[in-house]
This record gives sequence, C-alpha cells and structure tokens, in this order.
Amino acid sequence: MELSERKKKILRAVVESYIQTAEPVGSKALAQLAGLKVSSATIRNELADLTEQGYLEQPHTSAGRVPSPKGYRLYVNELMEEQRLSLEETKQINEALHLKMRELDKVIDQAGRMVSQLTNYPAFALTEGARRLTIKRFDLILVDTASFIAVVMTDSSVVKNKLFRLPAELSEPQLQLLTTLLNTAFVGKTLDQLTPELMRVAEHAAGSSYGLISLVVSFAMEVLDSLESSAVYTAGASHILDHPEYQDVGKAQKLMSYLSEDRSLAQALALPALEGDDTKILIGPENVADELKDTSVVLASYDIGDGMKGVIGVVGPTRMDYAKVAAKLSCVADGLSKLFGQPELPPSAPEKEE
Amino acid sequence: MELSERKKKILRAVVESYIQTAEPVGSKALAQLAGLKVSSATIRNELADLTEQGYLEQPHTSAGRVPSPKGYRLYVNELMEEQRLSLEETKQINEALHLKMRELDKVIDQAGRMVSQLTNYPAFALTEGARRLTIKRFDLILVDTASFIAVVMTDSSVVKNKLFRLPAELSEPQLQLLTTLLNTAFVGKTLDQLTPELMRVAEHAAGSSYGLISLVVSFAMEVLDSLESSAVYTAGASHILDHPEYQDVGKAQKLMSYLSEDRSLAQALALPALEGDDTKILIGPENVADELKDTSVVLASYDIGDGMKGVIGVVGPTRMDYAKVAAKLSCVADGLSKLFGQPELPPSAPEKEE
DNA sequence: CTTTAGCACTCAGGAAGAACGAGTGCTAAA
DNA sequence: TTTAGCACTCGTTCTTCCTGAGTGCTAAAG
Repeated sequence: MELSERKKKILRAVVESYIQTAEPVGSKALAQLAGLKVSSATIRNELADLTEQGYLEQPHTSAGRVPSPKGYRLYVNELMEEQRLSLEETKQINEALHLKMRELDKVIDQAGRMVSQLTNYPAFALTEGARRLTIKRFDLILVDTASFIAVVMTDSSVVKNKLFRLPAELSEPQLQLLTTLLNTAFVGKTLDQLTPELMRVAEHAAGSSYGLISLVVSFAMEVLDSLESSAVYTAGASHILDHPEYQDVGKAQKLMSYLSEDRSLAQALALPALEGDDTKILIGPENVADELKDTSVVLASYDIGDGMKGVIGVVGPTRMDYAKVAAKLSCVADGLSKLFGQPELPPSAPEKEE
Repeated sequence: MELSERKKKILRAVVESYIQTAEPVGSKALAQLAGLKVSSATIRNELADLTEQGYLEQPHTSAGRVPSPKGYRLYVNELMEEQRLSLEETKQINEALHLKMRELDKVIDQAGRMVSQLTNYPAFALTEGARRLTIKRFDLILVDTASFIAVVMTDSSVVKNKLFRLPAELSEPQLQLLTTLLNTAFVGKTLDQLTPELMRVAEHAAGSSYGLISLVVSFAMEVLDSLESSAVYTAGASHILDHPEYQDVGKAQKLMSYLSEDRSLAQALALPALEGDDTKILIGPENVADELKDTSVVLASYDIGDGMKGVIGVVGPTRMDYAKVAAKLSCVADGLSKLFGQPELPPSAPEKEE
C-alpha cells in the first residue's frame, strides 16, 4: 500500500533529522520541521501508523521515533534527493586521484583513503581478480656481466620487472638465447599451465644456464598470481569512533576487527556490488554478513579496464547520510574508471603501467 | 641513590602485576606475589618510600600503587628480564616475511601488520628517505609499433618500468637513438639536476620524437621521488581498543587519529630511533609528541641496504609488556635486515627488485 | 471523518545518598 | 626493623527519587 503524501513527508523529516542529530525525533519537533501546518497531535497519529507499518521504531515508550531499516530503504528509494557535488568538489577529487605514481594498487589504496576522508566513514576498495591472465612477452636486459633485469609483460599490458644477480658471468648471446627460449616456451600460458614439466623441458634446452629459467618463470608466476588475486584496501577505520552509535567500545571493536579481516570483507561485499552498475546501498539487515547487520554499506563499482571491475565503498551506521555519501562515492568511482580507461598519449599524460 | 634489593624486588612485582592485570596493586597482594617473606605492613612501608621517590603513583588515597613513568624506566633498564623467543617463533616470523612478492613497500607494510598481530598493539613501519639517488640506466623495449616499455634503473639497483602508448609509429632505430640519448643526457643525475633546460637540450637532439623524452624522464623523476621520500605504514590501530586504558572513546580516538597522520608520526619517531642501534623504548612523557605523552613506544631499526635505514615499532599504553614486545620487534627487525641484505643468487632465492 | 487540545501515563537519565570494601597510614608492641 | 591492629579515606556500586520529554487515548471542535 502506498503511503500518503503527508506520511512520506513526515518519514522523510524523521530520517533527515535523525541523520543529523542521532536523537530520536518527537512529534513536536516534527510539527515545525516537516513544514506541515498541522499540530503535533496529528503528527502523533501519523507516526503511530508509520510505526505500525514498520517504517519507524521506538527505542522505548517515552522516546521519539527512529527510522527502521525499512524506513531507510523507502527513504533511499523514493524520498532522498540526489545530491550533486559542486564542480569544484568534483575537480578536486579528480585532481587528487591523478597525483603521484600511478600504480594500480596505489591509486586504489589512495582512492579508498580519499573516500574515507571525504565522508568521515571507514572506506574500503577492492579489485576483482577473476580473469585468467597469460604472459605476453619476456625481455631480459643485461646490466653488467653479473646481473640482468627480467621484464615480464602480461596480456593485460601490465609490465613488471625484477633484477637478478648471478654468481657466474653471463654473456649477451647467452641472454639472447634465454630470452628466445622463454618467449617460445611460456608465452600465452596461464598460471596453471606453467607446470613443472614445461619448466623441465625448457631447462633442458637452456643448457648451462638452466637455473635461470626457473628463476625468471617463478617471477612471472608471482606476477600473474598477484594480478589475478583480488586485493582489499581499507582506510579510516578510526572514523567509526566519530559516530555516537559506536560510543560503546565493544561494538566499535567488533566492527573494526571485521573491517580488518580482508577476506571476509571481500566475500561479503564483492557479490552484491558487481551485479548493478551504479551505486548500491545496503541497509542494516540487508547485508549478508552477520557483523554488518546493523551497519549500512554504500558501494560503487569502477572499471579497471580489460573488462575487470573493482568496488569501492564505505561502511557506517544505518544512520548515514546516504545522499552525500552516494554522491561522493560515485564521483570517485567515475574518476577511477576514467583514470584507467583513458588512452594516454605522448602529448597528454602517460598511461597504464605495472 | 640506589634502591635496596628488596625495594627493587617490590617495584618489579608491582610493574609485572600491573602489566598483567591493569589494576593498581595492593600491599597484601604483593606480600604473596613478590616472594618475600615479610608482612603486608612492611611492604606498605616500602611502597610509601617508593612512592615518595617517584617510582610509583597512587590513583587515589585508598587504591593500590601503579608504576610511574620513572618506575617503568627503572624496570626497563635494570629489572626486566630479556625475553627470548622460541626458535619456532623466530622461524615462523622469518618465514612469514619471505612470503609473496618482495617489493620493498609491500614487505615493510607486511612486517608492520605482522608486528601488530604479534603484539596486539598498533604498529607502524617507516623508511628513511634521505639519500640522493641518481639514475643509472635507461632501457626502452619496443612492444609493437605503437608502444614501448621504459625501464629505469637507479644507482641503488631498484628497477621500475612503465608502458607507453604512442599515437604515431615508432621504429626500432628511432628507439635506439632515444635510448642512447637518454643514457648520455640523464644518467648520473639526481632529481634536482633533472632541470627543464637539460630536458630542452635533449629534446632538441631527439628530433621528431622529442615528445617522448619528457615522458620518459618525468617517469624517471617519479621513480626517484617515490624512492627518496620516506613512507609510513601503520597497521592494527584497532588494537588499542583491546586495552582497558582506552575504554574511553575520546582517548582512543585521539591516539588513533594521531596514528593515521603519517607525517607527524614520522617526525616524532624517526629521530629518536635512528641514533641507537638496537631496540629503543620510550615511556610516556619521554615521547616528544604531545599526543604520545601517556603512551609508550617501542622501536627497532633495520637496514634496507645501501646504508639506508628504517624503523619499525609499536605504540601502546605505558602499561605495556615491554619484554615481550621488544623481543618480537627486534626479531622482525633482524629478519628485515637480513632479507634486504642477503646477496641472492640463482641456486637460492632471488633478490631485490623494483 | 479529520484535526486538535488536554491529560494521564511511561520510562530513560541524572542526582543524591547509603553501604561496601579495598587499601592506606600510623601507632605501639615484639 | 618488623609486625599486628585499627581508624580513616575514598572510589565503586546499588538504591531511590525526581524530572521531563514524549507518548497514547479521549473528547470536543471543525
């Protein structure tokens, strides 16, 4: 059953006042606040209805009303006005994202910190790690006779390198041979195709410098592994202490330690986010994880490129300023997508890397 | 004036009991605990003396005694038994350090997390960034006609790379030329020697592909910058909530937000640590930073190689299990030093990189 | 049928006081 | 110098009481 316009107006006023003050809202305060020209008694009747229908709750008989998860949900779906960030804010966010070394993990970590700082809630960011990557190319560069650099490139155009020191001397032709060998034997293989047998065959062909093969290949395996496995970054956990619902140290601690368990966080949050496109809001019991049953989560997903996605989000009490948080979050997520998506060329700024 | 043996024994018992229970210690409890065959009345007299001399404090008249910073100091200097970790523990720590991709920042970050987990206190790790690095060598690898990889190596043998995409085609000879140019013009230069003029001269020499010079060089500058600037990693801030002295949310929050300010932390802690060699303990007011006046800090330094050092440490209430913490910390610091110091060769594990 | 004023009722939170008890300092005897 | 004894202090805890915000219900007014 649809709620009357007046009920909606009242519900909205309750939610917004409660978001601001964290105090249960009484009928008298609402009479002024909601912009309705009715008395507090009338509002009391409406409040009673809303409470009965499950949109509001009463902490105790003689207190005002507080939104229930259902109430928040209605608010978020229908009542909330989408906030626009000012152009200036948007610009600031994007500039901040562009700073410093542009390594994938650093940018995402940075984005998480930024979101946390922007919203005053703990934030997290994670990257999906589903795709099976393959090796696209090896290069070996001789530094001096006792060391060389191995450069490994994957089919997602990520490039990593590593310096190796050797006990014996190594000549340029030997290195050439090794490079060709690596490129013929291991290019196009995924992580699990890099079997010990394959290694043995290649080592055999390598002759005297057979030991190097396994060194370089295991480095390549490390690279693939680290790129394929998803990573979790959390930031600003201490912000939960800012909010009165976590004055109770026990509660705060529970949530904090949950947030620092990378695995469970990833599991609980990756799933819901990756379905939809835009921002997604999970209110209290809508969360699958028990630990989050009385917190809310706002998520936004971003594209890393190559069809891979990541999720960035914040965690906070159900009394959260959803409008603001959602706006900021989606701005950052957009910024990230653009950052990874833009085809950078010499005259402008450079692009994608490690 | 030296304390009598008995007084020391009593002081030690007070400290150790208080470290365990976080409760002020009374004379009666001490009579049993301290292993002295004297009555509680005698102990009371001694306690009165110790209090007068400033080693102990009384929260209020009718409570037991609590160690003062001065008391802790004496305990740490003279009374504390150095803890040895079991071989097994040492082994576990070292194995944990060796896991995963061995990038400098990741290892140190990891070490911080480990220490925090090991000790149940918030931990931090930082690297000194004093040394002026120079570029040792450039390599450019052609991937296809529209992209190439730039590999930059510094004189500390750190190697970084980046993929560049181009709008126009690029031939192998052109790239060769570019490489030579870069290597003659920019090798051996520090960050501030890479002036715009130098760039302009080189660009001029580069002819048609002049735009690439600045791209690659600014990448090199990013590399130098990121290596020279010190980094701070914190972990396990939520652990402070474990300890009863931070039941007060306000206090906890203050400390937490201090810990998340990278800069101040670095400033406050880098100085004291880098003088000494071994572990260093700073008790309460011995800390320079105001925010740490009633917390203690245990520090250990480690070598990154190239004469550079880093510091790793934990922060906690003055009531801290100094013996345990110091032992674990120095084990991790040793592990780190070894990790960075070992000359790795093919038959064994590989070494230093990016 | 809806709105409003009035009123009795509820209940969390704070203040004030009482009882408790751990621990002290002091004194006098061993 | 050590010990037993004892009065005293003072934080903690438990009760009780009071206050006031906010409610639900009722009955009158629109």
